[in-house]
Amino acid sequence: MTAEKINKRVRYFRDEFYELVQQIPYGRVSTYGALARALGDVRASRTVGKLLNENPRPIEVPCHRVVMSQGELGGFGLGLEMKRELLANEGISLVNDMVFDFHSILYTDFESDEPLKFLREEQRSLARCVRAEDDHTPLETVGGLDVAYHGDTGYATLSVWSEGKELRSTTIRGVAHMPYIPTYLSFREMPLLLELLEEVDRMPDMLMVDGNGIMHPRGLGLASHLGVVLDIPTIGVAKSMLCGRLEHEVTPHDPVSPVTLGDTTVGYALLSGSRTKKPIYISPGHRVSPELALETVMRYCSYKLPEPVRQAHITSTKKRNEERCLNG
DNA sequence: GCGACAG
DNA sequence: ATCTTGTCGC
Repeated sequence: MTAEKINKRVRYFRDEFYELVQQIPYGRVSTYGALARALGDVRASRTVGKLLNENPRPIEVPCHRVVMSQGELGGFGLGLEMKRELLANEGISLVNDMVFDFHSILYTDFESDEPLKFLREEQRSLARCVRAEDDHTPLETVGGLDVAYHGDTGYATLSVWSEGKELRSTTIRGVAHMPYIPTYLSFREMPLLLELLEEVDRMPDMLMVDGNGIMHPRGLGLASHLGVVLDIPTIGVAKSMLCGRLEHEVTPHDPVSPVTLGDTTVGYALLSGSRTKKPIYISPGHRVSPELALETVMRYCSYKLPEPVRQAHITSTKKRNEERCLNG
């Protein structure tokens, strides 16, 4: 049910984006960053490039009018020579592949309700419901979650573990409507994960999610979002650091360091696995303390990632590859 | 110029 | 995460 609620908010994100691109007037240019700001967050600039690359209606949606922040040409799916030609046809000249008189033809005055702004507000609001404290429910079973993609078709897997062994796993296939944008991951993956969890008859006592918990600029990474929406204990396990400060470097001799955001400890970096160079980043999702989150992950760490997450990753990737093979 | 940007 | 049309801050 919540899956539909989130999808309703994000289903038309792409269409809204292409409408923004259509606002760029003939004979003018805009930039990836300006479009990202019109979406509501400059962090989306790389996603803007990706969406333009997937532009289903070139010319009609004039993605050739989008260039880089300093007036450099940028990329083009149909070949850069085509982009140069389309710009020349509109009287836009290039010198050394830089837009001539860039600042006087730059268009940034988009009319937009900035959809990412609303999603941020949603995150701030839900973040107030997060409890990063121990819940004292017994942790007999722990589930790991991960999603593998083929384009926007996602294969989401839950792998359930107890006493060091996998008990069962479930995988579903679905479509992600929202593109990936840093700090907005949950709006892409939550609907798939919620559909997956509706399929299972016994919910594990704890879920480990591939992504962050409260170690997030607005305190609501994927693990926290999922934990709050379902009101279940969750832990975030990320492979790189989205935000926060390492208290100290981690080494094989000193493999654990707190990660702080402002003056609070939001989680830990852990160097696990025998030849691992980069740590993983563990934070409470919901109904667990940073310390118990760390302890629980460590208990399941044979390699770099805790087994439930590692196995979910292996299984979802395998399913994706099997189906990709069948389709050609 | 290099590295950071959850997946 | 794939498969490749970025931006910002140091």
